[in-house]
This record gives sequence, C-alpha cells and structure tokens, in this order.
Amino acid sequence: MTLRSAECPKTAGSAPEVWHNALVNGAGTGYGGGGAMPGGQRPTIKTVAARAGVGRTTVSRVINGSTLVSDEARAAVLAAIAELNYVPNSVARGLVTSRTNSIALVIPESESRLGAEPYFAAVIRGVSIGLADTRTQLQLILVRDQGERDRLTASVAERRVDGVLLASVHEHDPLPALLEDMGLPTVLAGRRTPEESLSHAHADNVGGARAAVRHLLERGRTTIATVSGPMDMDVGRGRLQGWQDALRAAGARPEERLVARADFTEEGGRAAARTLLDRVPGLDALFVASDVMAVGALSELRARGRRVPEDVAVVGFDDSFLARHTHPPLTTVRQPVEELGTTIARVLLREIADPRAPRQRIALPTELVVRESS
Amino acid sequence: MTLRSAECPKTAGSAPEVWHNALVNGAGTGYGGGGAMPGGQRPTIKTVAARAGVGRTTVSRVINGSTLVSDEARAAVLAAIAELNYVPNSVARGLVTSRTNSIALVIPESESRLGAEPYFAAVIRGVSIGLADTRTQLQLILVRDQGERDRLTASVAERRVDGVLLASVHEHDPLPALLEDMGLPTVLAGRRTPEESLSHAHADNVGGARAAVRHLLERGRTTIATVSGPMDMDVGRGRLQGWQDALRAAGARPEERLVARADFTEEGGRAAARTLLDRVPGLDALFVASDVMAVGALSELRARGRRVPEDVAVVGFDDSFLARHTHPPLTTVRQPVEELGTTIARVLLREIADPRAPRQRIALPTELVVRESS
DNA sequence: GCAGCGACTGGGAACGTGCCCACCAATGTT
DNA sequence: AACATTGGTGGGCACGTTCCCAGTCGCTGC
Repeated sequence: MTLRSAECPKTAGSAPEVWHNALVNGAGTGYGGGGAMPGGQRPTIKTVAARAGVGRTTVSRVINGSTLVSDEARAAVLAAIAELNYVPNSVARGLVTSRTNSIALVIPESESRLGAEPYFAAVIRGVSIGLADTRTQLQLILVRDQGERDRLTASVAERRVDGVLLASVHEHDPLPALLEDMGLPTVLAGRRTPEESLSHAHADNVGGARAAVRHLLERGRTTIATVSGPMDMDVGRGRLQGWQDALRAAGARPEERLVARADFTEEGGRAAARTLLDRVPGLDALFVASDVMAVGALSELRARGRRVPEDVAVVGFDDSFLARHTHPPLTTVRQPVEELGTTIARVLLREIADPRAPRQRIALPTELVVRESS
Repeated sequence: MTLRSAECPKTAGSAPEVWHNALVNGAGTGYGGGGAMPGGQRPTIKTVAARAGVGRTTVSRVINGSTLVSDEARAAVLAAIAELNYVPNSVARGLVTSRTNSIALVIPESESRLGAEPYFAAVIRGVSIGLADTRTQLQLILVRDQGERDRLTASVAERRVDGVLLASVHEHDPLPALLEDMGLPTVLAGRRTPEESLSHAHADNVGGARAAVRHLLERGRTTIATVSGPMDMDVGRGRLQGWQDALRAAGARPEERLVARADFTEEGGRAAARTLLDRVPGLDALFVASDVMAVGALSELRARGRRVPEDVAVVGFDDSFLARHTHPPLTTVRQPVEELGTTIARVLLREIADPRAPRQRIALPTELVVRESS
C-alpha cells in the first residue's frame, strides 16, 4: 500500500480508502440489517464470507485494504457486503485491536457554563472539524464536580477512549498527570506552566496582550489598568505578562495598583472594574483579559457615567461573538479558538498513532481587532 | 518558539505506519493501572479470579452486583480488585452484552454555527446532566454536510451507540426515519410535525408566542408584526401559530403583510425587520421568533432611528444570555432548554432499557420574561 | 525436475467479558 | 434413609473481529 509520508497527516489513524467506499456504499442503501438477514440478525463477517464463498480472513483483508487479495475474491466480497448490507462491528474490532477509535474532550463545566462562554463551543467545533475525515468519534465529558471527575477517570481507565483532550487546565490540576501516568495520549488546550511537558496548543497570550496595550499607548492613553484572569492559569498569567511587557517597553511602570484579578466571569469583570475605578479614578484605559469580563467592565463604566472610549478606552480578549454586540462594539484580541481545537485534535490523533512521537508545543498567533471601544 | 499551526507538524522521517504501531504498542506498555502488573499487562477478570482464589464467574458476579455470592468470596474479590487496580474492560463487555453504554447527540452544525449557538450549548449541558448519574457516555456528532451525515449513519450502523438524540429536526429530514428503520432508540428535541411518531420533547412554542403577543397587546400596541422562523420546522410554524392565535383572540387580523420569514440567524432577523419596516412603516411592535434574530432586528431598528421600546416594542424568544446584553435588554420568552436536554436524555435511556415502552411526547412550559424592550 | 519463491488463502487461536448449565455441599422434606 | 431444595460456585461457550501461521498454487531459474 502507499503511504503519504511528506504530507500533513490529516487523515492520521484512518484506514485506506477502500474501507470508506465499502462502508458508505454498503450502508448507504437500506441500513436495514433486518430485511437482509432471515433471522433478523445482523450479518457478521462470517455471513459475508459464506456468501462470497471465501474465508473470514479474506473478507477481513478486503475490509482493511490489504493488497494480498485477488481481484476476483475482492469483487466477490464487495458484492456480498453490498447484498447483505454488512457493516463491521466496531466493538468486536476494538476488542482485538484495543483501539476504540474515539477520543474524549473534557470540559470543566464549573468554569464554562458552556452557554455563557463561547470559548468552549468554539473548541468543540474545532475538534469536530479536526476529526472530520477520520473515523474517530468524539466523546464529550463535562466535568461538574469531583464525583464526575472520578467517573471520568474510571471511564478512561475502562479504555473507552484512545486519547484525551483537556480543554482548560489549571496549574495544579491533578488530571493531566493522572492521564500521563496511565500512559494515555493526552493533549491540552492551554498549558499548566510554560514548561508544560504534555503536548499542547495555546494562543500567544503574551503577544496578544502586548499588542492590545501597545494599541492603547498609540491611542495616547497614559494610565492603562488591567483586569486580569486567575493567576493559577497560564492564560491569566500570560495576558498579565503581556500587559507588563508592553508598559515596560514604553518606559512606563506596571504598578500593582493598576491590576485587578478576576475569574473570567462577567460579574468578576464588573467587580474588578469597580475596584480599579475606586483605586485609580484617573485611569483612561482598561485592558480586560477576556470579552466576558469586558462586558462586565463596560456595564460598570456605564453605571459610573464614564464614556467609552472618550473617557476610558477598553480592549478585551477572545473576539468572541459577544464583542460585536457590546455598546460600543469591543476592540479585542482575536485568538483562533476553532483552529486551536482542530490543532489539538490532530496532534492527539498523531500521538495515538505513534505514542513515541515527540511531544508538541504549538503556539497560535493572535490578532488585534479594532472596533469602537478604543 | 512560535510555530504556525497551519504548517505541517513534521517530525523527521517517521512514516506513520498506523495499524502496525497500534498493534505493537496499543495493548501493552503503559496502559495498565500503574505498576500493579509485572508484565505491563492490564489485569483481566481472570487475573482477579486467580488472585482471589475464585472462578471468573464469581468475580463477574461481584462486579455486576449479583446476590448469589458468599460474603467471604465477595470480600476476597474486592480485595483482589483493589490490589490489582482492576477495571473491567467495557469493550469486551460491550461485545457480549451488545450494549455500549453510550448515546449519540447529533447537532446540525450548519445551523448552530450561525448563532443559534447558545441553544445547542444548553442542550448539550442538559443532556450531560441527564446522563450524570448513569454510566452512559455522551458522543457528540456535529453534522456539517452530507458526507458527514453518511459517516454518522455508518457509525450508528456499527453499533457504536445504544441510542440517538437529534437536537434539531426539519420536517423532511430523512434521518429520523432512517434511525427508526434501523430499530435504534431515537429521541428528538423538537418534532417534525405535531403528529410526530418518535419520542420527543419540545417547548410549548405556540403558548409562548401567544403569551408574548398578548403581552404586547396589553401594552397597548396595535400593529404587531412578526419575524418568524423557517416554515419547514415545527418551532417556526408553532411560534407563528401563536402569534396568529393571540391576534385572532383579540379580534385582530393576522395579515400576511405583517409576517416576514427568516432562518434564525442574526442577519436573517435584520433583513426581515428591514422588509417589515418598508412594508408596514407604522408598526409599533415586533414579535421575533428567536433572540438571535431579535438582535438583528434591534440593530436594524436602531439604524432607522426607531426607539425601542418607545416607537417599537420588541419581544424575542429563547431567553438566551444574549437577551440580557442587548440594548435595551430584551423582553423574551424563556424556554427551558437545559431541562429539554435532560428530558430527552432520560427518555432515551428509558427507551434503551425497554424498547417496547410506549413513545413519549413531552411539552415543556415556557415563560415570559419582561425586560426593557417592551 | 525440483527447489525456491512470491502471491494468495483459510483455519485456528486469541481478545475479555457475560451467561447457561452442571455441579457441590448443606439443609430441609417425605 | 432417600430425595428435593437452596445458596453458592466454576467451567465451557459465545460474542465478532484480527492476526499468526501453515498451507496451496503457479511460476521462475538452474
């Protein structure tokens, strides 16, 4: 068989084309299973072999695209598959190959509220796209509390998935290490620390934040405060870092009084803005480490009668679809979340295919989107 | 440090011989529960039996909670399980029980991407909650195009799931009938027609729309137009029906010129509002069949200089989190989407447990949430 | 003419579990 | 005393697949 070696392994882990054709065509007509078989039983590889007048092994070879099959045998098998409407049983296959062809995407529900947080929806979409031309299925695991976390690890231990994607990691999250110990391929969206040992992809948070603050400086703002994310997450630390970097590069001092830490929620953003305005009444710009928090900050500014951007310029982070609907529309740093999802899916597939492959660390570029709030 | 993700993550020369590697490494190396097993093999029910000094069947009985086990045997088995860190292999179990303990949730991505997003996120959350105290796993299938649809049906035919949830159905969607033919338990969120034969749960769209329009009438509005959803969906027809009902009940005529049909997208809502304002410049109220479309309508109203609610009162539908962030905050009809998800999950589990159980049709109540746009 | 080889084939043995059935040891019943 | 009954146990088989290996066949080369 021919393997594409130089190309991007976008179909890593999938079987050759023959397989797809046999499957889709075979299943495309009736799916019944009921009509084709007398006893109402689903046809098995044995049934197909009998019908085609060959052995089980030959059928298996045809299905899996082996070249060691004569043309006539292959034709007979394909005909039998089509007639019987045969679809291989993936569970039985999984038992012998010890592969399930499915991966888990773990999302901490406590933070996400999935609805209010467009980030996770985009990750899901991206992962799904990354899996699109593979036979790999996506298992979604929303972790709400410790009980669910136990169930998750149990489920993973049961070998129901070939690998795991973690959508949001905190510095001291025990899960990544646990999965690593279990020897299960694991890829993170984000990282625990900049020295992350597991494969991961993350947005260039430092660079994005730097660009945002530089933009505010270019607009002539002099007192730029920031609402940062949680410090036990690399995202939070990175975006704060970028703010500090940009100020220092401009010869300004990133004073501690200009920083308010929050938790990526709207209410948190509102409270942080309140704190900052009390502490530094003269601030004329706000870099907020997420759009959701920026929404909270904007409402606080409005409540205090500060005009945006005349009195206070505001820049968010994420370019979630919220940003287009705020008043005024929010200047923000776009991070390619969907692409992030696609990337970690691809990396995971590769790692499943070859567990000894070197770990990958991928940074995705961010981009400033200027709207009317700055 | 910064890698472009668009590039191919190439690791020198290692040709991905997928299936070969899977075989050599897959079953063996790290996957065991820590260092319990010397050979690196995961313990099986046989290992546990040997360790506990009992037969395989007894171990199986303990695991599956049979009462026909002596206390001492049970104690010995549990001890062995704990020592060996044994976890039953769900794939092998699935082979013999022909149950996978997982269900699929199918979401048409073509629609979800366009902004009905909060709806699907809430459904996912609800389904996940409905599955919480079960051992059932959730498989998420985002269907983007026809190719993916084929893969979906193939996947279902492979018996990788015990049942299917469909998150959004159009009247002539072939999928529900297909699944029914395959004899796979299927539950819908929404319904194809009011005579839906499959089990389903849906919000009381007619009642909700009626309440919305009644509310506008009570506010003294006289010319109430509507932006409706697509007519090939029961949701769309139902909400339009409610608008008509309420007007008739008040002695008004639901004239065709007061109706503009759209597709549940923001842009669609904007265009529909434009059409209506051109056609009926004197309208003083708008019932929009979804919040997302209402956002579009609001922006069109603002663009035309109509004040909300002074000139035109607006009511949406869904009470998605968007509604709290519009200007002014949107009066809308709340539908319990998360509960909807939980409900269909429960119904499906029941149907899987007893396939001959009668089909269920469940309507969930809606509730008017009055904010400042009306 | 025969060993050697390469292309092709199919039977057997796993993979790890649940379930049927035969069995055994006590206790009860006639 | 012989016989059912009950609680408890384990061996064999089946689930549907893949892979190892032992074949068979036809062809080449000396």
